[in-house]
Amino acid sequence: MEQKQRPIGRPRQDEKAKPTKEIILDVATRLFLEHGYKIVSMDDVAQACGVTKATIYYHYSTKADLFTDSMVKMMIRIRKQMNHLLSSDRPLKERLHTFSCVFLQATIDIDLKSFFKEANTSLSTEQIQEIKDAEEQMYTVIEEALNEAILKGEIPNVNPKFAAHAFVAMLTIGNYKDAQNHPLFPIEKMADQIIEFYWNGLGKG
Amino acid sequence: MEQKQRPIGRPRQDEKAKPTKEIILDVATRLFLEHGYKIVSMDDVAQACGVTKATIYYHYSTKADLFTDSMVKMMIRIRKQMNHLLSSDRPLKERLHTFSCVFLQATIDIDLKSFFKEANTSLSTEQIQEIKDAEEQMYTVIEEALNEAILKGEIPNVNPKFAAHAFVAMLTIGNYKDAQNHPLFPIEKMADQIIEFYWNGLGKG
Amino acid sequence: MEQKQRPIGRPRQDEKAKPTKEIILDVATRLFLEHGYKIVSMDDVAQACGVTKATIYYHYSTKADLFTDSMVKMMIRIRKQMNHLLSSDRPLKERLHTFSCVFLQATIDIDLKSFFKEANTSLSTEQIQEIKDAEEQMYTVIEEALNEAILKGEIPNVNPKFAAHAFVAMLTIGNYKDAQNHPLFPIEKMADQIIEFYWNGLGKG
Amino acid sequence: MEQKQRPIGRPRQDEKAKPTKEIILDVATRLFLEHGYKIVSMDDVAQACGVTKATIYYHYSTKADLFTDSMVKMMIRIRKQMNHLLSSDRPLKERLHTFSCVFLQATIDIDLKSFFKEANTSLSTEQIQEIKDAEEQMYTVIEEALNEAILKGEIPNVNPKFAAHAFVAMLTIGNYKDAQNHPLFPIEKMADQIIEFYWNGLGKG
DNA sequence: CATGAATGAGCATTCATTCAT
DNA sequence: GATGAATGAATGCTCATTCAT
Repeated sequence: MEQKQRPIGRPRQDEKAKPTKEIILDVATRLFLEHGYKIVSMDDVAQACGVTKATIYYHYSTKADLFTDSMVKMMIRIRKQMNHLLSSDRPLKERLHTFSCVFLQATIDIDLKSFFKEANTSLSTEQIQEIKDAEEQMYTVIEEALNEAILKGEIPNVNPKFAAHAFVAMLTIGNYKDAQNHPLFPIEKMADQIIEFYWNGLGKG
Repeated sequence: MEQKQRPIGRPRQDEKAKPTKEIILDVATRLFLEHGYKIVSMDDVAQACGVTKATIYYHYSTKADLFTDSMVKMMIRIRKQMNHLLSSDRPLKERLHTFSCVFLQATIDIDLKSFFKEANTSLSTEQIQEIKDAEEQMYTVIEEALNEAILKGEIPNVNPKFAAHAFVAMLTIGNYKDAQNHPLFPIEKMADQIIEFYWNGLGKG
Repeated sequence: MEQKQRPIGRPRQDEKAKPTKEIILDVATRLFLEHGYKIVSMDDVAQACGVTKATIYYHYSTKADLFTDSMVKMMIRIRKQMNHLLSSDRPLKERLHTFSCVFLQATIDIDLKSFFKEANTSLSTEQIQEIKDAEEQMYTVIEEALNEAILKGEIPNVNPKFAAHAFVAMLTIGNYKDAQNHPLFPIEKMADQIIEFYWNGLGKG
Repeated sequence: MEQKQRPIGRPRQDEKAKPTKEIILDVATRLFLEHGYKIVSMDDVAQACGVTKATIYYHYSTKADLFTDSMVKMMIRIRKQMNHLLSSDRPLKERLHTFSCVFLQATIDIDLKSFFKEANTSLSTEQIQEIKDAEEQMYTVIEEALNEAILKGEIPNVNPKFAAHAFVAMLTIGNYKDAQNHPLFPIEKMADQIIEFYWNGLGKG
């Protein structure tokens, strides 16, 4: 799959640089996740990208569009990673543990609930639908892993949809900081606790 | 010859009505919970209360103040209700079940995590602390019920702090709506599922 | 002029205290002089007085009224003090010197020019007139002292109105602070310099 | 193959017209001088410029910034004009006279004292400093003219800083309007009187 | 592709003023 | 005399969006 010669058409001036649109999406995703939809202004995104607001509007026609694309692409990325982490021959419990460790380390909030609060007033129904679909597909990946485990007899015959959500819900405990801003446990211990509790919850205690 | 410190000024015109300050707090709490801090404007609150913005500022000197008071007072209310619902002689599992039903019915989001994202940029550290403290105290109520149950031998010797958070995390599953905007289960079924899973999770499966 | 027995009518409850209206006027005068008309709010005045805004409105029907009364009463007070300081048998130069020292010490700004800038947009023509009249009368006192000195042959036959304004203008140099916030001279030296220059200016160098 | 750093964006539509930023500065300077800092609102400036408030904020990020820039630029302009008017071979007295006539005609208030009253509460210390520095430099120009005259033996050995301030103070008399809103003298006569008095004051009577 | 300039609508907050008690 | 509550109008400032270049 060679392609060392100059590709056809106008080449990128700066070979090393990511295309602007990607930069914008990455920066926006980070900012939205960190602060929320409303609080992040197009100016903030522009400044963080080192471009002008107008440039952002060249690539994304509204803030809602940029947000929707950010969220959807992120969900897709997470889904892919989930797929990767959950598909192996190891026992489910091990796979879930690995998955927990990875996600507790990433400060990313998989939980979109909080975003929908803001989004409902600002996004179009199509945009909300688009994000919800992406979210749903992400949950489906977990569901499938659970389904498979049920078939294999690894876990009892639970409702896989509920169990998928329960898993994600349990993961969010990892983000909690107490009044002194300390987490309940260090990450590794947290993953152990979560998986232990979850595994029990599935009825395999 | 008694001498009242200060004349009393304009008292309630309508003896029966709720004082304005209370109305404002109630309305604000509802709006903030429903939409989030940033999206709710003081104009929104004012209009929903049927008073002018200036009236709100007469009672609460900033939006951040109003928000903080809303959240803290709400947490206190929830804590009281928790105390009430969790303190009885019935077995813990039953009490948790009752509690779940009540909270799944109330659309209230006990989960403050989402608020802190916005709040961090808009509230003073004192205000954030105040809210976090109120949240912590709320969790403490659950912790105490769990502790008691451990002493009585009702449940195994789990970490009560973690278990308290796990319980609240599980409850949030109830708020989930899928891409077709349907909940996973009807409320009663949901409570059953949650309690069953949680009880298993505690190690009593 | 005895009056130790209780006077007739409702007596002051608190014998020692100044009547509220006077307190308000004094406090308002100080605040207006220090910060200017616009910047000082009725709330500021109220708080500094320890009463409510409504109380101020009980005594003064508008902010413009309060300001006008403040300025006029102040001009009257200054005029009286001027009269006192300028009327004696000592030579004019000495009297002016004493006067300078007194006014350079008081941080009060005799110069109303700055106030009229703001006032013009906020005060009624009658109110502006009232203040201007009070100011004029203050200048008249100096004029009379100069007139008398001319008649006595103490100073040459200058235009007394111009000379009065020149004197006040010279006094304002005393308020100047340089970029390091230092005055040009210490107060005593400043008075010497001003009087020396002024006396020369009158044509008696 | 030249590569311009950045594309140029929207350039001037109307080649002949003054750039918006200059218009804003000019209009703002006039309004601030006429009415004072507090009383002039950004809306006022915007309306007087025929643009929206947002446009002003595009060019100046705060009102305090606009004010500071207005004052500093004005002081610089005045200083330049002073330099021009005071630098010639004619005798100092003549130059001062010309200068007086010019400044009495311009209704501009060289005297910043009144502004600092308001400014102290509204501007940052850096901004106050910036304005004070510009003012100081303006006085320095007069000082230098006086210094030179002292060296040439045109005037006695006075303190040039004090004399510079005395000169500006005398000029402010020209702005005075009595209770009937009349100036003390017509402008030409006023200049004569001021210079005569000032020249005497310097000790050359 | 990207920009600088401009804008309308909105937002948190302030303030002089009113009024029933 | 004095007050607590309420308000309309403004004020400084932000922000998503547009547009000509």
